[in-house]
Amino acid sequence: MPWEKSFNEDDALEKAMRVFWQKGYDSASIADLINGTGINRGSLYNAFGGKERLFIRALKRYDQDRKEMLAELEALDDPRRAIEGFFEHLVSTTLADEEHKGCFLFNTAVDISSHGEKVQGIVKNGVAEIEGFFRRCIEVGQARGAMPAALDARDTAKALLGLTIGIRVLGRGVYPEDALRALATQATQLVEGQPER
Amino acid sequence: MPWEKSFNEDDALEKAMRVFWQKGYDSASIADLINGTGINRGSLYNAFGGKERLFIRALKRYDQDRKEMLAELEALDDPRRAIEGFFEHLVSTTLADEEHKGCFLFNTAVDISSHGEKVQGIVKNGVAEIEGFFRRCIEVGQARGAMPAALDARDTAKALLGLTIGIRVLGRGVYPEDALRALATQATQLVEGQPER
DNA sequence: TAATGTTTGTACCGATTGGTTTAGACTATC
DNA sequence: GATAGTCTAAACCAATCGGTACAAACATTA
Repeated sequence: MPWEKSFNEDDALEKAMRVFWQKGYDSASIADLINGTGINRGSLYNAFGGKERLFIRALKRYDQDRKEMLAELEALDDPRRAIEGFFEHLVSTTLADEEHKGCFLFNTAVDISSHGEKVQGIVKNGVAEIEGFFRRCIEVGQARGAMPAALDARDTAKALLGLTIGIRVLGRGVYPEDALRALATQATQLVEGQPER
Repeated sequence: MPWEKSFNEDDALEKAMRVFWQKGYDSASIADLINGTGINRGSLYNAFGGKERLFIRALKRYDQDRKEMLAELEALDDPRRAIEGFFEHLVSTTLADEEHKGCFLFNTAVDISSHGEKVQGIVKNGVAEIEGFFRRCIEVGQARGAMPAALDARDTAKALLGLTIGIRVLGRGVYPEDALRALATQATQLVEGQPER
């Protein structure tokens, strides 16, 4: 048996993810994916089976990273720090990305009607889990007296989700840096007492 | 001189706007635009000169409607009612739209890097004007004592903009009705005193 | 060295893309 | 009725789309 291992499939998947992430499903052509991954046309079809299946795998991979990030933040066992950390990470990655790719999940959410059930399911589940992360943080924070008891955890979680989406969309290129930071600050202040001014 | 007037160009433009609005620039094919407008291929090119120019005209038209809506709300000369009216209108139109088109401006903002300067300019200006609308409402509301003086008008305006984007994106199909209403309520409560519970 | 199976490059497929052109049907003015 | 101008329908264009096929180049095991 020859060549017992293939090329670096995982690496190619991540590069393909970047292409879809930036261009979206329709605008990303096979040529883009070949250039982006560096692997050959035949290898790409042999390894991933086609454009749509590759897209789904790329989206799943992104969603997995998202899931792990939330788990790490929640493992801090400090709700205020978790939410602050979330928005710090959100803004810093948004600003550090010179390609202005935004969030793969939200980008796909905007085009969700042109996708099949599988993709729709991934997006809906991912969004719901982000909201759940916020809600649990708030509930725990309130139980420990670290957040205002007057907050409605479910509704405030939705507001934080909305602000997250806003930051990600505006981060695609319509907004200057300080404005994104201001938005993140507004989000964190929502769950903390207003600082005296 | 015969046939002194052409077909209903304005009507065709609005229908074309709907097609781009729902599908986006890339995913909308010429065939889609022909079906959507009901006019002939040749007429379309004769009247609008090509896909990209038609897109720009459609986006400008949408942006004009947006501008007029904000002007009407601001003419109420009642900042709280203006912001409430904005989010009421936002949620009701989002829910009433069976096609889940979202906001043409924000949809385009997500794909902004694939567009030329003209389109980018329209989007950036539109977003900035929405933010300006919120900021002026808050400033006037504070001056009249109708809104908490502790609010930072500029930052709160950004937060409202972010929530607006969140509602529009989630309204594309990933979110149930009551959640959108809850988001709008959160937005209006941001600029009003928290109701006792 | 021979055999095995992967990768690569390229040619090719039918379908569709955005866009142009042409011929004819139509309406209004002259 | 002749004419001028606008609409419709279709054919047509080169380019690109996603996807397949295939022969040559390759590294590894036997």
